[in-house]
Amino acid sequence: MPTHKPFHETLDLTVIGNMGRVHRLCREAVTIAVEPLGLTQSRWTALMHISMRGEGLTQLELANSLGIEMPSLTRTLKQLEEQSLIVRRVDKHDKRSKRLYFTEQSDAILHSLQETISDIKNQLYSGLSVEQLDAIAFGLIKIEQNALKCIQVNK
Amino acid sequence: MPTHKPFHETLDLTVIGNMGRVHRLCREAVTIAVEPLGLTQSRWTALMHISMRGEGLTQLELANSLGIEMPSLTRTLKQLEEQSLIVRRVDKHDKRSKRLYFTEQSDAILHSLQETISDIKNQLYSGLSVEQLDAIAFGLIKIEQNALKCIQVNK
DNA sequence: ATAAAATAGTTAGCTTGCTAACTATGTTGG
DNA sequence: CCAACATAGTTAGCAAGCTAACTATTTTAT
Repeated sequence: MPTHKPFHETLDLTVIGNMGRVHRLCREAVTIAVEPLGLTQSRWTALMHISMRGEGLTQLELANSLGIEMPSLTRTLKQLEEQSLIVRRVDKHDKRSKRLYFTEQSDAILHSLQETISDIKNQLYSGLSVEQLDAIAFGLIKIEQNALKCIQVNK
Repeated sequence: MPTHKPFHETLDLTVIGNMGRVHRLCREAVTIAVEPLGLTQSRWTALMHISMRGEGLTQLELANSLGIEMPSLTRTLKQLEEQSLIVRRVDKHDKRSKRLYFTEQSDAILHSLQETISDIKNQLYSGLSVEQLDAIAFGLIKIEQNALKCIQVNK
């Protein structure tokens, strides 16, 4: 059991250390379970978001949905396209945009992926009530807003 | 304002996406503020942990404190040593271990670093009560434990 | 109408996490 | 006593985030 001081008593930004470590561990938990499908963390996350948001969204829309920058996404989509799990098609009306679609191969993988992730999610959240999970979500979003403000001010 | 669905209603592992994004933003907020000191995120974090835990700890102890693996730490310590902000000295009784110490140069930086970080911490946590912060900390630690269990079982 | 600015995507290269495989030192059991 | 195992640290190379600088379109403003 990790030691725990309340945040307000610690000298350093413990929340950052906690988040980083917990994030790495959660990612690892899913990635281990998903490895048989030949997917890394960035790839399964992208697939899930395309599925949630619906096929045909643009790369920029996906990047925003994932909360990452375009160049990070470009690399992942290239890998997914090489695996024939997605295709990128130039938009008819705006030739700068590319829209994302699933392929025949992706259907089986997507189904298996959703089941596995649902299972891992239950394991990761076990012992926490809906209220507790929402408290975390609320807190993280508040900290995110503060961070954005802080970055804008100091940049 | 980022959109927010309660975790239990989302298809994917939203908590992971949230944590990753919030973690990156918090790190960025500190790193921008700390840049004048010539420190990156991994370097200032390591300095703060050495300071908290006390000079003379071993690399392994520091790695555990930071929650990262030894090879990740080795690189950061090499950079800090090149900046003359720490020295690594082989332990007298166990020549495999190296113990970490500050230098003359590090004193001024450490002081400035602590002030800056304390300031940023207040900005990041503003609008959140002690109870809310502790609820996040508790939740993250619970999720961390679940993730560790999950990794052990499936590995 | 077209020159300038904005937008979508890519490429190159940095940071900082990781694992695997290595060296060197310490510990232990036959 | 020493061979086998364990531990601390390093090196090499991968994963996935980032920014800066680029191309190719689209929009805007004179």
